Amino acid sequence: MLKHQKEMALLKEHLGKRQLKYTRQRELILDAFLKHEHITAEELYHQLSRKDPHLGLATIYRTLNLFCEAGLAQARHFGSQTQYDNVSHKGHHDHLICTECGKIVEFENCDIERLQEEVAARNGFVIKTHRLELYGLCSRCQH
Amino acid sequence: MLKHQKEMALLKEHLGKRQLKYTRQRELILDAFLKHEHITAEELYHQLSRKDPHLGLATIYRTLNLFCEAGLAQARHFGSQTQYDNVSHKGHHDHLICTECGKIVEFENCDIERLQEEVAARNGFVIKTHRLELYGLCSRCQH
DNA sequence: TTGAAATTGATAACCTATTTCAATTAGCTG
DNA sequence: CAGCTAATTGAAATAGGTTATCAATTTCAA
Repeated sequence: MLKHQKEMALLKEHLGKRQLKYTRQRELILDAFLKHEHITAEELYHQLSRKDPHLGLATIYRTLNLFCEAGLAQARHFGSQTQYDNVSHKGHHDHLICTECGKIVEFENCDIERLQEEVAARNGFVIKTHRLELYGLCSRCQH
Repeated sequence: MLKHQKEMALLKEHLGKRQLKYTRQRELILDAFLKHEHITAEELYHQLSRKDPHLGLATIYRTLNLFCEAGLAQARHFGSQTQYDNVSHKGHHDHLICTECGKIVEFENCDIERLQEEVAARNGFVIKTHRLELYGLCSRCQH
């Protein structure tokens, strides 16, 4: 049973173009990475070190950066750590964040996304992903 | 000529409530901070060390975090550094970021902001600030 | 199978941000 | 306005996440 066929093909294509190699580690990390909507390097490391105790943290970082270049992942700096988002995960959502109590509400809005495309087009950009965070006070914290 | 009256009052109010003190350094840093739409601690440090060579970087960080707690600033992790946004600055702009060459285009879009308000209202939130980043390829990097 | 080039793992280095701590300062109290 | 206590500061040490280094290993085209 072969999983993540499409992403694996994308990765191989990216590697081929740049004379990079398809290694056991890259396959292992890709497989584990794609199981999550987003994950940190450290989390992936702990998870994978069970399967392969010799896998180094540096390799995880290098590989995640590779995924970003290949368009499979998207780095997002959040707090002191970096979250690597799984781009192939379709259910993209944005966040409403209460600065008082930390409550987070996820939402999705097609109209906003359409306007984003317009802005991008006007500036000659093609959007791959985006990040929208609204900071404010939730109903309970407004006083 | 007194500048930044409103923000200074806000800060003093915040300090008063928590038995914190209004110091020369805090005034200095507030003044310099408010001149920018957003700035990093390091930049602020270099700028201020001309006026006061003894001002420490740690104090800049401490004070910027204080501003965040007081609602005057908003921290935004960007790349490897933290940008501190000046909340009182109305002309808020969003970013189009090229993931290939790093080019950044700033933009503003009232329609998007209006839709954001709608989403927030629907969820009982009152927005203070937001952050919108569109990642993709600029015209030159599309091939 | 062979060999050049890429990759890996381990660790050191890096960079930003925070913590520590003795000396200084703010700002009440009398 | 002097005295006192708690907060603040500067300098340097420390922390924590990420990247660079390098010898050994692995990939993959010829």
